[in-house]
Amino acid sequence: MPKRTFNRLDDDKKERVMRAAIEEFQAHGFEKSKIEVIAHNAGVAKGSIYQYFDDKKELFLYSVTWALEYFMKVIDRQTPLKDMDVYEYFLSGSRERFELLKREPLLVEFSMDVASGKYASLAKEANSELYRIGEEYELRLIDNGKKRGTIRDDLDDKILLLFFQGVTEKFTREIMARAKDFKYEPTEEHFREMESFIKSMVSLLKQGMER
Amino acid sequence: MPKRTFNRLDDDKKERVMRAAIEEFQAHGFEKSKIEVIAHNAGVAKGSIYQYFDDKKELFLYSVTWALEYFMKVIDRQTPLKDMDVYEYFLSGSRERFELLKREPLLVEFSMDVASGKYASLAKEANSELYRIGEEYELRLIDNGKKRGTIRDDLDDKILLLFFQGVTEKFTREIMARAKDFKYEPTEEHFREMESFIKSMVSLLKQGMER
Amino acid sequence: MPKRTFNRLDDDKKERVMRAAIEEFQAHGFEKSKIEVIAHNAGVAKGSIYQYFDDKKELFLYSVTWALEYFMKVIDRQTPLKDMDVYEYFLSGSRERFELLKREPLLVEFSMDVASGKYASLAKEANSELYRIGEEYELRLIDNGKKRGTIRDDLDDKILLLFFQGVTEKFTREIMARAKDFKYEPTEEHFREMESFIKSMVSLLKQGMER
Amino acid sequence: MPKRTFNRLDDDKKERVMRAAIEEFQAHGFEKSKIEVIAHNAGVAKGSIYQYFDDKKELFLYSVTWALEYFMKVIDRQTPLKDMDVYEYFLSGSRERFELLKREPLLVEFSMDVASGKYASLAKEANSELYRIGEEYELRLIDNGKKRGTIRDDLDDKILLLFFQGVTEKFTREIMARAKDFKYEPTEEHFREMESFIKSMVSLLKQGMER
DNA sequence: TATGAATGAGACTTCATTCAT
DNA sequence: AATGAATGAAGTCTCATTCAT
Repeated sequence: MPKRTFNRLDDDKKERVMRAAIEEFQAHGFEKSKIEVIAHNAGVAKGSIYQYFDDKKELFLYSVTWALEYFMKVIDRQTPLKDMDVYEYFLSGSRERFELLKREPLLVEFSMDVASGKYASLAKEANSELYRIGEEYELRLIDNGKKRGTIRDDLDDKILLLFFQGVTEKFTREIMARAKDFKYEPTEEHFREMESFIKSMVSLLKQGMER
Repeated sequence: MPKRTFNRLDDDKKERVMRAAIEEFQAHGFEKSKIEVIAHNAGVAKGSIYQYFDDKKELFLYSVTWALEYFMKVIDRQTPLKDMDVYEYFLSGSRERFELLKREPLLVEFSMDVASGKYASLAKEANSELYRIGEEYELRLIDNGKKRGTIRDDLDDKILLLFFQGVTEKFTREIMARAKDFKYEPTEEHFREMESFIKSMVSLLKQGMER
Repeated sequence: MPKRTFNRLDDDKKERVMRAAIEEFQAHGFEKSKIEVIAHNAGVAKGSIYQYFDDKKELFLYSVTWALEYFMKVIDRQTPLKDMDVYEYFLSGSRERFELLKREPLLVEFSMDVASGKYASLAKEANSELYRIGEEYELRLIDNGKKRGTIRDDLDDKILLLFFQGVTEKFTREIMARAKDFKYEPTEEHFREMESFIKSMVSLLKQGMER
Repeated sequence: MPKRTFNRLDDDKKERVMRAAIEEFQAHGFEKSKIEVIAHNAGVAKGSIYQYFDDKKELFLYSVTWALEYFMKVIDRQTPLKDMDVYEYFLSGSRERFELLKREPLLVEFSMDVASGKYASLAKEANSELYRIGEEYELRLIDNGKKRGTIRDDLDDKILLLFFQGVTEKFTREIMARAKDFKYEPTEEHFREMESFIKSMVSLLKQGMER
C-alpha cells in the first residue's frame, strides 16, 4: 500500500518513517496524530510523507503491516519448536519474549493495541489478518493439548480459545504495564516476579483447561 | 461536572442529550464525534450544549458518569443478594443481564468500551472510579470464595482477579457480539446457546480457580 | 445549492458574498480564486463561507445562478414588448442595455464569460439552463421573422440561430471591451459610436438573413 | 522560449513532450494540469521538463507557439492560392480542412481554444501573435472582396472582420463538435451534411456582406 | 436560556520547483 | 543530460468554541 517511492527508499529511512509513525499513532491515537510531527521525527519533509503514502490512513495501515512483519521475522527465529505444550510455551519463552519487549516496547505495545481492537474502526482488514495468524497458532496449541490428553475435550475449541485468549491477553497487558514501570530494565528481582507471575497464570490456565 | 444549567433541565431533555452524546461517541469515537450532531440528535441547539458543559471533553466525561450511574441504579435493584458465590453470580443473573443488554445495548456497549480502555486517553479519572467499583465487587466475590473454601488460596487475590476479569471480559464481549447479530431479540434457541456458553465459561473459571 | 444558513442571511450580506465571489472568479478564474480573499472582500470570515456553501465549487455554481437570476429580474422589467422584430430588438434597447452594462459591468461580463464557455468544465449543468433560456428567446425572434416574411426560410432555424449568435456575441464582446476602455462612462460621442456600431451589425445581420 | 536543452533534443522526443503538454492542458486547463503527468505521458522524467523549460508557464506558452507553427507549415502547403475569394476559401478547402481536423483534432481544438480566449489570462502575448496572423489573412480576403466589388464598401473593414470572424468561429466550433461526435470518422453522409452546412454559412456570410 | 451564525486555528493535502546522483 | 526524491508554500476545509440576539 505504500507508493513505489517508499519502497525504493533506503532501509534506514524507511525504518525511521515507520517508527516515527508508529510512535505518533501509539502516543496520540490516529485522529490526533499529526503528519507534520511524524515527518519531523523521521527527519523528512511533510510533503515527503505524501510521496510515500496516499494519505494518513494508508500510512497507518502500513504501520500495522510493518509492525506485524517485523514480528513475523523475529518470532520465526525465536520459536522454531513447533510441537510445544501450551504451558511450556509461556514458561519457556518468557525470557526471550521479555527481551523482545525490552528491545521493542513501542512495536510490542502498538501491536497489542491493534490486536485488541484499539484502532478497530480503521484497521478492520489489516486486523483480520493479524487476528487469524495469532488464532491459528493458538488453536493448534489447543488441538495439540487435546490430542495428548492434557486438555479437556468436553468443551468446544472455540470456547477454549476464548478462555485462553482472555487470560493471556490480560496477563500480558499487566506484564507490559509493570515492565513499563521499571522502564524495561528489569533487575533479577523483577525477573523472578515476572516468572512467578507467569507461573500463576499458567497454573490457572492449566487447571482451568485440564481434563 | 455539567454546569448548573444542565442540572436544572427537565429529565427528558437531560436524557436526550446524554443518549445522543453516548450514541455519537460510541459510533465515531471521541475525536470524530461532532457537537453539532449530538445537539441535533438531542433536539437542542449547538450553543445549548455549551450552556450545559464547558467543552466536548466535559460532555464525554459526564457521559461516562451518567452511564455508570444508570447501571448503579439498575443493578442495585437486580442483585440484592450480596453474599453470592462467584459462579452463581453468572449463572443466576444471566437472563436479567441479558434483558439489560437488550433494553440498553448502547449503554452496555459504551460502558464496556470505557471499562476496557477504549477511551483511555481521555477518561483516566472517570475510568478509575468505574474500575474501582467493579473491582471492589469482584474482589469481595473472590474473598467470599476463599473464605468458603471454594477458591484456591495459593494465589494472590490480585492474580485471581486478573484471571477472573480476563475470562469474563472476553466472554462478555463475545456474548455482546452474538447478541448484536440477532439484534438483541433472542429466540429460545439463542437463550439456550447463551446459557450453555456461560456454563462453559463458569466451568473454566471454576476449575481454574478452585482449590 | 447554498446551505440553509446562507438563505437565512440578510440580503445585504448575501449580496456582498455573491459579488465578492463573482469578482474573484472573474478576475482570476476558478482555480486561482481564493476563498480567503472572497471572504475578506465580503467582510466575513473564511469559515463562514463554508457555513454557506459546501465547497468552492458550490459557491461558484451558485454565483452563476445568482447572476442569472439577477438578469432575469432586470431584463423582465426592461423588455415587456414580446412581439418584437429581431432588428428592432437591438436598435431599440441599446441604451437600456448599455445602462445595464454600466451599472453592472461585473455581472454582465461574468455572465457573458459563463455563457461563452469560459468555465465550461465546471458549469455544465448551470450553463445548460442559461443556454436554453437565451436560445429559446432567440429562436422565437427568428420564428417571428420567418412568419412575417422578413427572414429567409430556405435555411434551418438551427443554422440561422448559429449565425445570429455568432454575430451578436462577437459584437457584444467588442462593445464591452470598448466600454471598459472608457470605464463605462460614455460621452455622447461614445454613444453615437456605439449606435453606429450596432447599426452596422444589424445591417449585416439583416442583409444576411433577409429573404 | 524553451531552453537550449530542448532544442537539442531529437525531434521525436520534442514532439512527444509538446503533444503530451497540449493534451494535458486541453484536457484539464492550465491550473489543473500536472507537470508530472505531462512528463509521464511524454515518457520523460519530471525533472527533465525543467531542463527544457523554465517553468510550467513557459511550457504552456511554447505549446501555443508549437501548435501555431505546426499549422503554419501545413496550411502553407494547403493553400498556395493566395488571391482567393472569401467564399471560395471555405467552399474549396473544406475537405482538406476536415482532413486536418481528423488528423490532428487535438491541435486543432487547442488552437481554437487559444484563439478564442480560453487561456486569455496566460497567453496575452502568444495570443496576440496568433491573432494578428489570422486577422491579417482575413483582412486581405476582405480587401480583395472590396476591390472586386463582391463586398459592400459602406462598412468599415474592422466591422466586416468582426462579422466574418463571429460567423466563421461559431460555425467552425459547431463543425468540430459534430465531428467529435462521430470521432472524426465521417461517412459520406456526414460529409454531405458538413458541406451543406458550410454552404449555408457561406450563403449567410455572402448575403450579409455583399454589395 | 436558547439559538444558530461567526470565527479562525489548525490539519490535511497538492504540486511546482529544486537538487543530489 | 536525465532522473526522481525532497521540499515547503499555499490552499481547502473542519469544527470546537464564542457571541450577539
